[in-house]
Formats: sequence, structure tokens, C-alpha cells
Amino acid sequence: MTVLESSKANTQPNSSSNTNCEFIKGILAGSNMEEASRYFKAISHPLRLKILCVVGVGEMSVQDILKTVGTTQSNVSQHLCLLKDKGIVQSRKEGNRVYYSIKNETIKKILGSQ
Amino acid sequence: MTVLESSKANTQPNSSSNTNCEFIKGILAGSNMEEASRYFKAISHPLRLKILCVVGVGEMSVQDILKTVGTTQSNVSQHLCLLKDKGIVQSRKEGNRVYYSIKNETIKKILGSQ
DNA sequence: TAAGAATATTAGTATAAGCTAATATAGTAT
DNA sequence: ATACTATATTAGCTTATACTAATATTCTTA
Repeated sequence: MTVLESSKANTQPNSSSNTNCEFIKGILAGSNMEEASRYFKAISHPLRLKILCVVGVGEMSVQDILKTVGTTQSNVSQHLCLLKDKGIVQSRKEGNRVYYSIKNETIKKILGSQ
Repeated sequence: MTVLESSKANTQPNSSSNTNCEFIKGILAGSNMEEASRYFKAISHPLRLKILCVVGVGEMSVQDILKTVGTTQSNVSQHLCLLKDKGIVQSRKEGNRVYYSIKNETIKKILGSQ
């Protein structure tokens, strides 16, 4: 059950404004807004969104990613690093190359719900 | 059809790596990453996420919002302003008070998919 | 009309993000 | 070993975010 659903379910029609605030406040305290927003933040950059769409299709090397999204090697590398740090993508080394793919299923869901 | 779906559907099994890059590149060019990432950015702050969860339950006055999320009046007001600018929430004035509610349905979907 | 409440706006400041350019590291092939 | 390719890291700079404190605006009510 999401935050929205759980708070809707328990809203009494005759509850005072203040009680309702307190109730929702309790729900918010239980949800991890910090963590959720960290995920959203990670994907809230046009280049990272592109990278995720590209990598979402399937595992891809950095070379191919940067050819596809069109920026510098350093820039892609830094964004990939950030995405990996947040646990959104994972990487696998094969010889000279590093292949990236999406690690986190939630991200796929979110990208699909656009 | 989302970006992920459309690019998956057309991936030929025998296509070379380069052709695939070009293909995905075309899809990316057609999608509006700038706009999508602007949405994600808007909700990628813990306080704004809280506000959206609160307001997602139903229309709520600024007073009640700030009692619920717990910060200063100015801070809430600035975040609400940002959310309104991006077309994510809408406001309605009634006497002394201003009531906010979620305008954008996509946001509800995204919040639900967490 | 003066006081009070609710909301918005502004200015100033601190911190975070994002980019480029340069350099480092690691693997491959000659 | 040397040169080359792929990727990562670092430093420096610029711009964007986010907060606080103060002030402005708008509405209500005595």
C-alpha cells in the first residue's frame, strides 16, 4: 500500500482538520521520504534518464552508451558512477570494457509509468 | 508505449551493436527527456515529496500542510510555488486561505509506483 | 480603519550539481 | 616493453538549489 492509499483509507469524514494532520503526519514519519526522493533525484537529470532508457533495453558498454546519448566520456562516466552509487545500475567488467545494466526494478517501474 | 518498451520491441536479434545504438538514439531523440526529467526533479526533494503525499490525500490549506510536514511557512510556500510552476499542483483561494491539490495525474501514478 | 492571520515574495548566504579539461588506471595487442 | 583503447578519477569553475530572516500583500474582523 502506498502512502497515498493508506492515508486515504483512514480519513474519517467527520474528523477535524487538526486530527487529520496528525494522522497523515504519522504516516509520513513511517515512510522514508529521504530515500524515495534520493531515487527520484538520481533519475531527474536528462542525461541520466537517457542513460537509464538506453541501459534499460539491455546491458551496454560505456562506449556504446556514450555514442548513443552523445556527450563526453568523462561526463557519462561520472553519471554512471552516481547511478551505481545509488544502487540503480550495476556494472560488469569484461576485458577492456565495462558493461552497465539496470539493477533496481523499482526504477524500471517508474520509467514505465511516465 | 514507453521508451523502454518501444526500443525493446524493435531490437533485431542479429543487429550489430552500432546499428542498435543508432536505433535507440532515434527513439531518444523523439522522447522528451528534458520534460520528463523536469517532473522527476520536481518531486526529488524530501519536503516536496511529503507535500505531494499530503496534498495527494485531498485538497489542503497551506496552514495544514505546514503543520503536517513540519517546516517554516516561507519554506513551504516556496516549495508550493515551485510545484505550481511545474504544473504539478494547483491552488484555489478561499477567503484568507489558499488550498492546494494535485493537478497532474502522472505524478499520482509515479507516487503510486514507489 | 487598525490589528491580526494567512500567504507570498525578496534578499542574502551556504551548499550541491554539473560541466570541461587534464590525468590516472587497467587491459590489449604489437 | 610500448603504444593504444576503454574507463575512472580529480581539480577547478560556474550555475542551480535550498534555507533563513525579513518584509510585503491580501483578507478578515473588531
